[in-house]
Amino acid sequence: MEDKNPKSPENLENPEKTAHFVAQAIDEDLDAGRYHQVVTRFPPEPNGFLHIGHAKAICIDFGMASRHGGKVNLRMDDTNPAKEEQAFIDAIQTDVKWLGFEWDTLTYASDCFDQLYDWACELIKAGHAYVDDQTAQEIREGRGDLQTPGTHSPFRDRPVEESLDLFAKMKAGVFEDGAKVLRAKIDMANPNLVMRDPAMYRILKAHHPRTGDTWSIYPMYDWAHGQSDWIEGVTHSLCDLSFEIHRPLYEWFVQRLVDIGQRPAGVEHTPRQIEFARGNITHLMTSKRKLRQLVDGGHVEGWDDPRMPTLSGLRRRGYTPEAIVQFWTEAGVAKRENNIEIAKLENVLRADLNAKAQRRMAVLDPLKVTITNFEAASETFDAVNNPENEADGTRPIVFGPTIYIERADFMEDAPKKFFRLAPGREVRLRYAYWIKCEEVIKNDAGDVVELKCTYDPQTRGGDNPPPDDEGKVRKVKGTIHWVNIDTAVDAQVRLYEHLFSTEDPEAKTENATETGEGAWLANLNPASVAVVAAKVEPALADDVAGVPLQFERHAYFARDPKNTSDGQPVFNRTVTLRDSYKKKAPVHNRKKKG
RNA sequence: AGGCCUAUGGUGUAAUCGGCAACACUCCAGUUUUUGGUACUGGUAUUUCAGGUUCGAGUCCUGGUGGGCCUGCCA
Repeated sequence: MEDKNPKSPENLENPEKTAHFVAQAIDEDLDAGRYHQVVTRFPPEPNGFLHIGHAKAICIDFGMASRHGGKVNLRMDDTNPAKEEQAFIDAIQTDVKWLGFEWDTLTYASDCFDQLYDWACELIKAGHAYVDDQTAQEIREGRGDLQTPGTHSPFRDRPVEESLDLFAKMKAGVFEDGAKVLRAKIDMANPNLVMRDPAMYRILKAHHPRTGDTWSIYPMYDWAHGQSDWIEGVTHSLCDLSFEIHRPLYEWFVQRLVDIGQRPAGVEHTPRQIEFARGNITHLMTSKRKLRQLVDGGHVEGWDDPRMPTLSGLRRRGYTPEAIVQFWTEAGVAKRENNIEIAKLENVLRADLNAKAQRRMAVLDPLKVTITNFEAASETFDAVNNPENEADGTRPIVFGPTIYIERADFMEDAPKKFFRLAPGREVRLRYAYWIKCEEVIKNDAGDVVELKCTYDPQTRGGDNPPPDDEGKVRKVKGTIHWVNIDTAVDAQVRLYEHLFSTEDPEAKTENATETGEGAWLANLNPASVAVVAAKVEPALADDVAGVPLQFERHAYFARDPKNTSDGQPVFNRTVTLRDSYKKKAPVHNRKKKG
C-alpha cells in the first residue's frame, strides 16, 4: 500500500518525507540555486534557562541543517547586558548538549559589536540613520499608533556630520543612559510600526558579561540579529512568529548595507528569515518572565524544580532528551496558533521510558502482611529488570514471612471487579507466591494495621499451581507488588502532578485572589507535589540519577541528583503509568484513608 | 479600526500537478498478559461560512466570519 503520510513512524526517520513548510521552503531555495548550503543558528538570549519551547526551535534549527549536511551555530544573543548573566550562558550550553545536539561554532552577538558599529556609521553617512535627542516618551508619542501615522523627529534631518559626531560621543560615554538613541531613517507612516524609524542603539552603561565596560551603547535586537546572521554566513534564520513583523526591517538593514557596498567578508548570500508558530502545551507555561516569577516568588524550588518546564527541570524529573525530541518531531511545524495536549507529550515519554526503564518494586503506602505458614527465614527469587529488553537481565529479590504491600491493594469490602487482596481472596505476589488473606487485624481506631495470610507452596515464583484431580487450573486475576520487611530500604518519594491545574495556566481565573499581574498564579496546582516515605527494594539504593526507573504498577521515576532525605535516596515521579482501572472504577472502589 | 499572519476530527498535524480526507494522541469496546503496564484488534469523530470555476475543490477565484500578532531606548 502506498504510504502517503509523512508522519507514519517509518517516515519520521526519512528526511525526504518529513517536509514541513520550513523544510519545503529551504528545499526550494536550494533547488533554485539561491543558496548552496544550509547554515542555521539557535540564538537564545542568556537571560534565563531553556525550556521545552526552546527545544522545538532547537529541533528545527538543527534538524533543518542536518537534513542538508549543513551547520548550526549556537549564538548567545547578548545585546542587553542589563538582563544577561554568565550562569545562563553556561546552562544553555549544558541543556543543548543534553538534548543531544552538537553545534558547529559557539558565537555571541557581542562578537559583532565592532562591525555593527562601523556599519552603523556607514548607514549614517548614507543618510539611513540619525541620532535622536528626544526622550523615550517623545519618541513613543511621535510614533503614532495603529490608526495614526507618526511624525518626524525634529532631529531626523540633522546633518550627517552632526549625527556621526554625536554617535561617536554616545559610544565614548559622554551622555547618560537614555539621553540619545541612534535611529534608522525609514518611514514614519508605515503601517508596520516596527518600520517607523526604529532604534538601532541605546545608551546603556552596564557591565557586559563578555565585553565588560568597553561599550556604553548596545545594539538593539533588530539591528544586531540580521547582521549577526549575515556575518556568520547563516542562510536560513528560523524563528517564531513573534518576529514576523520584524522581517521587513531585517531585510531593510541587509539591503541598505548591500546598496552601499557593505558586506561581511567571504559571504556571498544574504540570510533569509522564516517564521513558524511556537508550540504551546496544555498545563505548561513557558513565559520566561513568569517562570522567573515562580522562582523569585518561591513557588518552586528553582529553575530546575522537577515541576518546571525548563530542560533542567524536566531532566531532574526524569524526562529523556530522546522523548522531548521525538515529541517535537511528531508535533510537526506550522504557522497557526496551537495548544498541544500534554497527554501527547506524556505518551511519547512513556513510550521511551517503557523501553528503557529498569523495573523495581516500591511500596509507597505500606501495609504489613504476615504469611503465617511460611517457615523459612527467607527465599530468593529472580526478578526481570526490563521485560522490554532481555539484555537488562534479572536481579535477586528476597522474600520472607513478613512483607509490605500497598495499602491500596487491600480492600475489606471489595467489589467483584477489585482484582487484589480482600478477606478470603487470593492474589499473586509478583515473582514470589500466591497468598490468601485469612485475617484482618485492626487497631483500636478501627484502622487495618496488618493482614494475616497463607501462601501456596505450589505457586513458587508466582507460577500457576498444577491442575487439580479434575484437570482444572486455579487462577488469580491480580498480581501485586511487595517488599520484604527485613531487606526493604527507606526512601523519600516525590509524587509530582502538573504545576498548573488549568489547561491554560495564563488564563484568568474566577477564584483568583490576586488581581492584575499575578492573577495567573491562582492557576497553580496546590497539590503539585506530595512527599511520601516509601519502603523500596534494596536494589533501588544502588540506582543512580540518570537511570530511568519504573516502580511497577505505579509510575516511572528518576533518582533525584541533588537531594537526599537524611541519607535516604529521593525519587521523583516522572510520569504515571497509564491506569485503566482508575478510569473505569466507581469512586467507592478507590482507596480511602482514615 | 490600519497592517501582517492564520483557519482540516476533541488535540496536533498530513494530503506537494485540482483526483477515494489520513497519521498520531485522546476517548470507547475487545484480545493477550506474573505490572489493571506493554503489545495487538476494532470503533466514534474532520475540511470556518456563502457563492463561483470545474467531470471533479481541503486545494483555484470572489466575498464574509473566527483566531493570533503589532504603538520597548526587551529579545
